[in-house]
Order: sequence, then C-alpha cells, then structure tokens
Amino acid sequence: MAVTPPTERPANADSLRERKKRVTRTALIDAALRLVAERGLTQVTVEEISAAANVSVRTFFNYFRNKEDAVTGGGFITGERVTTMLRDAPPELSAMAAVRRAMLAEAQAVEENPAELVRLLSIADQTPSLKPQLIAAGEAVQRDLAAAVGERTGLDSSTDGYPGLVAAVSVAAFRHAVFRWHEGGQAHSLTELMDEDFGHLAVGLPDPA
Amino acid sequence: MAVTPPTERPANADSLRERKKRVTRTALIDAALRLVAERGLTQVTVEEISAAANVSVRTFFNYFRNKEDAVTGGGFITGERVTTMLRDAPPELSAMAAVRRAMLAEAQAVEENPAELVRLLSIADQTPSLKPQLIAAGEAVQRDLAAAVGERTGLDSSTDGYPGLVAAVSVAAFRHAVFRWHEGGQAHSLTELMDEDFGHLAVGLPDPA
DNA sequence: GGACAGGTTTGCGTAGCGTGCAAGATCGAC
DNA sequence: GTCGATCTTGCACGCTACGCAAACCTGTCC
Repeated sequence: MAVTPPTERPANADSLRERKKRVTRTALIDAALRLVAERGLTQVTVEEISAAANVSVRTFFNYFRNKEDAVTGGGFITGERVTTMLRDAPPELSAMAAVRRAMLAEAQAVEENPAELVRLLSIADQTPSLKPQLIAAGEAVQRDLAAAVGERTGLDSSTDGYPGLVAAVSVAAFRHAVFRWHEGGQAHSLTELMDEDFGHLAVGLPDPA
Repeated sequence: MAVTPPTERPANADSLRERKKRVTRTALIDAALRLVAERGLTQVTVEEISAAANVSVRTFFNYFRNKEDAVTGGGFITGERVTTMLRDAPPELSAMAAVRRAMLAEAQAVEENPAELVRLLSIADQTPSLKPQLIAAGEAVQRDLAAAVGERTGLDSSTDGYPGLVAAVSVAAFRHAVFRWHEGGQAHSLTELMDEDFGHLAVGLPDPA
C-alpha cells in the first residue's frame, strides 16, 4: 500500500511524542493554575511555572504565548461538543431551540465536575487582567457556533447576519449564566440559570412581570 | 465661604492641569493610532509613541498600562450616552425597547463620524491580539447598562439575573452589528443592521423564513 | 508676589516578558 | 542502525512595565 507520502505523517495522533506533548502541556497548565491560585498572577513568574513543570522557560513559550494563555489554556468550553450536539439535534427543532439544548448539556457537563471551572473563575475575579483572555477564548466557540447554525438553517454565515447573531447572543447568555452561577457561590444550579436565560431569550426578553 | 477643605480639591475639572492631561492623553492615543495604522502593532514601540507625543516613556506608562490600552483607549462606546438615553426614555417603553432605541441612537452617532471607529476596527482585524482588549472595553459599558436596566425595571441587578442578561445580550448584538457593518465595508447602514439584529431579538430569534 | 501642598513628569534601575537562532536530544519510519 | 523530522534547550537581545526619588508645575492661601 504505502499510500502515505514519506513526508506527510506528522504523528500518529497517539504516538509517544504526542503523548509527551500532552503531558507537558497539562503539566504547565496545572502548575500555572496551582501557583497562580496560591499567589496571584503577578506574583508568579514564567520561570517558576516552567520549573514546576520540569521544562525550560523556552519550552514554556513553545506552548503558550504568555502566562495568561497557560492559565486559561484549559479553556472551559471547547465548542466542539456544542457544535456536534447542534448537528445531531433533531431537524424539526429551530436553531435557537437546538442551541438551547446544546448549552444546557454543556451546563450539565460543567456541573458534573465543577471544581476546575470554579478554580479558573476564582482566579479570574481576583485578576481582572485575565478577563479579556477568557473572553477571547469564547470567541473561537462563537465562530464555530455561527458556522454550525449556518449549516442548520441553510444560511451562509459569512453573508447572512442571522447565524452570527444567534452565536453572539447565545455565547453572551451562556457567559452570563456561568458568571451568575459563580457569583452566587454555585448556590443555584447552573442548568437552571442557563435555562432561565434562554427562556427569556426565546420570548424576546420582555419586562419581567 | 471657603467651604472647601484645603486638601479636598483635586482639580477644577477644567483647570490648566486637567487640560494638559487631556492633551497628553489624546496626543498619545493619536500617535499610537497613527503609527500602528501605518506599521502594525508589533512594529511600533512604546518609545516611538512617546516620542511622537513629546513625553517620556515613563509618562506613557502613567497613562496606559500597555500599548494595547493606548490604541483602544479612545474606546468606541462610552456607555455614558447609552445609559442617559435609557433614563430619559419614556417609561411606557419596555426595557428592551428602550435599549433598542439607545443602541440605534448610538449607531447613528457612529455613522455621523465613522472615520475614527473604522480606523480602529481596521487596525483590530490586522491585529488579532487587540480583539480581546476591544471586547474587554465593552465590559464596562455592559456593567453600566445592567445597572440602568435594573433601575428602569426596578430589579436589583446584583441579585436578579434579568438586567445583566439584557445588558450582555444587547452588547453582543451591538458588537455583532458593528463587526458586520465593518466587514461589509460599511456598504449597509449600521443603523439598519442594528435595527435588524434587535428586531430578531425582540421576537425571540426564530428561524428566518 | 512668595510660599506651601499636592500633583505630574522624568530618568534611572531592574525584574520579567517574548522571540530568533542554532546545537543537541528524542522520536518515528524504514 | 540510520536518517529525517520534531522537540527541547541555552543564549542573546530588545522591549515591557513598574518602583523610586528628584525636579518641575499648578492651585491656593496669605
């Protein structure tokens, strides 16, 4: 056979090399999260993070552009799950109904293992300079989501505004629910808060009675 | 008279001192925008910006935390106008209707003098690292907006979710309209795009026919 | 106009950030 | 085992960002 050209085989996707990279990456993220949670972002240097992960500083910068990237590098929504859920949703659902479902599923996933997200959010509200970075992470999700909504509705997301609007608004609502959940000390269920927000959205955000 | 204590008079708000500060600040912003538009963010140093504004580098950092701040420092929505419009809107309007009005007014204001915003947006899409910063700038507006909506609806924006949701979603829609307007080369009227988006929102974002 | 208090600018020093480069180590395929 | 590709590392360098203290400017009171 040998269909694969000699030079076009980056890695087996689960080769030793790839595994090592994943280990290094998560080691750096873990070290960053731990140290920053202890002392605050500005009181931790890249050198310390690198040392804690047993790599050189130069290697740190091969993985992340900066300290902030390492802390938020785990990210909390991948967008992947959301978009596949959108594709698999029954076709009779409207786009917004499908998005609502996907977001609720995401919320449930978070609630099954909230510790990591809570740690990240706690760091974030002690470190205002992280917020832009966190928001930027959501941007990628929003782009994917817009494309998926476009696919679902048969609209070209680059010319028609609807898919992009749905994506922007949905991510905003998601974020709002997550922040509210966190601010309230996770007293209320994230799933409920999320459903409440998307319920408001679905009826056009009229004044509450 | 002499009601004012000796130490409690920071500045006349329009004293020579305050005017000089404003001049320096805008000189720095102008220099930053001009140089970055010419060469790109990474190809301009703080030293050059400072020199162009006739101040020392140290002074630059007295005004801005970093280069990005200087470029986006002008910001494009102040939030002030929006919130006062909200307060002055006829009380029979629903919160969303009032927000819609305010946002449309803001759009019209932009269209009367689009050059500055267009320049900023052009820089931004040649410099992806600026986007987080730009979006973060909208955060302040969102907070003000939430408070204003809370006032209007009689809800406490720190406990009730509705005002925050309206603010988050509205800012998202605003941003979406602005980006779309800019991506389309300002071919469509921003006001129209804005109204379209808020129209979708008002009816719960159903699938387009 | 002189003097004082508080605010602003500046230069200096310094720790840390972020990247290009080239040498060496490691891995994958044959 | 060998060879190419990839990853790690040290080194060097310029830029960023801030603390500090001296010099300077502004507003106010007498």
